Amino acid sequence: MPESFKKLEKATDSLEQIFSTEEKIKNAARKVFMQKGFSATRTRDIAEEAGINLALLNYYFRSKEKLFELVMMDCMQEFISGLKIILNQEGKTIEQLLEDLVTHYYELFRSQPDLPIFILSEMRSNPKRLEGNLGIKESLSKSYFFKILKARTPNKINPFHFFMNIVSLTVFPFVAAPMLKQISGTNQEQYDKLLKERIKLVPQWIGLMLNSEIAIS
Amino acid sequence: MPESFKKLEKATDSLEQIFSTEEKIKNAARKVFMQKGFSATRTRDIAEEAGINLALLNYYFRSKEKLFELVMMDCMQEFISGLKIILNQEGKTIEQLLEDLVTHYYELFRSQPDLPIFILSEMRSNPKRLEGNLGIKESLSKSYFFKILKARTPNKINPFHFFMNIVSLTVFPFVAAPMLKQISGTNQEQYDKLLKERIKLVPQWIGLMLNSEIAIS
DNA sequence: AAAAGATTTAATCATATGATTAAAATATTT
DNA sequence: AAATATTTTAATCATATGATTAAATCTTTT
Repeated sequence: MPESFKKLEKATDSLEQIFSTEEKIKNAARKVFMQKGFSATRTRDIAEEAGINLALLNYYFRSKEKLFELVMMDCMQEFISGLKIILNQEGKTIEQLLEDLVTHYYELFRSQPDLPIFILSEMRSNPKRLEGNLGIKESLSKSYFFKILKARTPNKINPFHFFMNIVSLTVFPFVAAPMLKQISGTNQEQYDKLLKERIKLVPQWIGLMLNSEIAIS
Repeated sequence: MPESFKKLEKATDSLEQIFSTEEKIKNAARKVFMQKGFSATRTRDIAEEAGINLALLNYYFRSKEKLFELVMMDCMQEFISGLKIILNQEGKTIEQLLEDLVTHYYELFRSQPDLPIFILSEMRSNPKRLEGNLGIKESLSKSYFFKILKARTPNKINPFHFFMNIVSLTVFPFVAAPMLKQISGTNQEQYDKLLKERIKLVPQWIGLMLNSEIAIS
């Protein structure tokens, strides 16, 4: 065998080892849990998806439950970390921060369409989940964003309404995509176009709301 | 035994029979499926909730799956029927229709907090579900509401964006309640106050958006 | 090279779950 | 009142599932 072929063989081997068995299981578990939820996912499903032997799930992670907890914490972190980072960028206007935010979630959910509902379902079943991420409340309420939001909020309205609106307009169109596509009679491509337009529209709409004198009548 | 006591006994019997066994099972199934989802719900859970013998589930409904389908169709119908009715009320302004709508969903979700996410999860797992409700797309696209929405939509923006906004601002705060409560550090009572304020605020915000000259830049 | 440690495998287990069964009980019809 | 039909019950079944086990295999250490 020529030396050049030996080098190629060695390179192939190291590519094959990029994902350890533990990594393979975690990736597969993430995918299947996100699609099917905890109870409808069998350990056999994960093993098949990972291309490994079933017993390895217990060997590496001890139980289905523990594996799920790990995966869920990762997903929560991923869901929330963009919020923390973007809302603490100083020196930008609210509209600019919002455009960053909607862009971030557009891209995150486009690549992982099941992520939001996976998180929201788990939050409803186990509300204590987020308490593991103790930074979230502190981080958000002391963020640069909340500071300038308060400064711009019309009198007599709780500033949190605007945060609710931002998150609603950003996340819900992904959560409700199957339903909204059917109602509008659009396919995935057409629906995606709408979602992309909202990167520019949502910040403007929120700006509109903040500039108005609307009150609770 | 005096005649008056006999009459009382008869009245008690007929109260006891208000719910047939079939009804009891359906009601219990609805509750438990909504809380736990299909896979995490055992037929034994439903039987316990209904206070009946386990075998009756198969006697009356043949299978867990069939019972779920029945319950899900009911829930879908309940979720959607308010939309159809309210959006076809002629002679009202958009703001008035929206106030009716937000009120309707506020009340519906307040009494059944798990309903929206139950529906949305099922729609993502089985998007064909809504196709059984063939009236929805026709009914909505030809509704009085869509007619006046189109008339008021600024140029160059797909009117469907506004429908998405309406549904997002109305439904998502319920779907994401566990998370938003934690982020805002509010309890259920305080959060409910926010939701109630939105009955007046959401229609005004939507009106604002419709009146603006915002475009996709 | 042998020993020790780690990983993987296939079989098996203990338990849970949806479903079935046959008998008992109740309700309705004759 | 007896016969028939329907509903209910408790036990049992067939299968699925998360988990365990012991042996085989692979890797690392001595």
